[in-house]
Amino acid sequence: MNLSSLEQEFVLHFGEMGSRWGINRTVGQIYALLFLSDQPLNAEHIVEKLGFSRSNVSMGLKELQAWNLVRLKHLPDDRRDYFSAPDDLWEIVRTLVAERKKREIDPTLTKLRELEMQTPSNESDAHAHSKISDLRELIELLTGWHDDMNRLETERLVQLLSLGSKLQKFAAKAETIVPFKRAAKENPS
Amino acid sequence: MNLSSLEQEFVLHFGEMGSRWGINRTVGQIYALLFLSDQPLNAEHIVEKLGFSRSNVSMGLKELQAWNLVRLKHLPDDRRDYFSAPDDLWEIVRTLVAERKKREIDPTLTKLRELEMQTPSNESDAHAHSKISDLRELIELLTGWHDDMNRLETERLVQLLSLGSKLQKFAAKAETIVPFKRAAKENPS
DNA sequence: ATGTAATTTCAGAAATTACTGAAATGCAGG
DNA sequence: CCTGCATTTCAGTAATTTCTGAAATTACAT
Repeated sequence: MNLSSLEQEFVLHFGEMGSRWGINRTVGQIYALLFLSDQPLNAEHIVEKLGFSRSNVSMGLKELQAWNLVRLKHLPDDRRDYFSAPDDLWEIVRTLVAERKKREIDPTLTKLRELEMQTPSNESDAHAHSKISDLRELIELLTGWHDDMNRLETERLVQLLSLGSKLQKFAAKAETIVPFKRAAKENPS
Repeated sequence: MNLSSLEQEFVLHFGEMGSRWGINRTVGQIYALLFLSDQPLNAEHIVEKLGFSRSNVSMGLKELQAWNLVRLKHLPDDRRDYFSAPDDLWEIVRTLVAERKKREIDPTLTKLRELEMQTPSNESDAHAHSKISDLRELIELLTGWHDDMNRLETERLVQLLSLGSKLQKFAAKAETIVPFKRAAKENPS
């Protein structure tokens, strides 16, 4: 069975975008296909629909599994592997964010902490050291916030996001309820 | 003048990470160098410190300018171009997020809206159409939130992030003050 | 205008990444 | 232990991206 022009366009777009998202064209197209599909698909289905080699599809699926973006399923009396994308879009977003954090942020955080251990030797080194320290602090604030958000269930999270700019007003109110503690360096009280 | 081992390690790390961040090694290293540097640097400085060809540095700086990640400066009686990273870390983060959104999200949002215009022909096409519609909705929610956050000044934003999980409680309180309006499809009242 | 320094462009080389087909491995029934 | 299907691995090739040196362009001073 072949793809409709709607499906076709969607799949091709995700292939192109794939490279910007740190995955390759093949993987992008495979995921787009799984995302659209009502039923789980096996490797052979994907080969037919996208025209990639069997081995390429195998590698693509392996990568999607490494990203936790697909679920492996089995049908009765059929030992082939079937794959599907989660139905819950929020789960996909959470996974994407978590995995990108793991690949793009965490290694840097580790490295920054490691560099911060070193005592600066000369003058300009001290400057570098303090920049590194500031950067580490900021990243910790952001990732800490990410962890907090991850703990919220979808419903609540959507509420928060929908509130949008109104949060600004609550931030003001918040300070009256839970006193805001500044970073130590700015106000070491 | 040469790099200290601290600076060296930092720069090399950002070079390696560069590829995961959708920029290349050269660009990553150049940015790391500018980030650490107290003074603005010109292209020749960068060539000396990093050992890339002059033309490669030129291209790297061009790309950083395209990302809005560097500021071009001039010194009196010196017609060479000097570059520096913003001092405000938050500005850097904002820029990164905004640029990534522009490159990674906006084109997809456009494409999804375009695909949504097409009226689904057959049965399975209708399913694809509705998935695409859901995805577009979610992305709009997220980007709308991003726009809201962008309007907050740094101080306030840090407050919000620092509150972290406490936001959950405010979300509950929020609903009593500003009634939460659900997405139309879920509650078409 | 001419000369000089700074920057950019660009075609090809080098390096990296993606893809394929063939061979190897795994695995469930006989 | 074999047999047949499904998946994975891998070495070689193709495609893409990055990087360089040389040439072109730009900007400014004389």
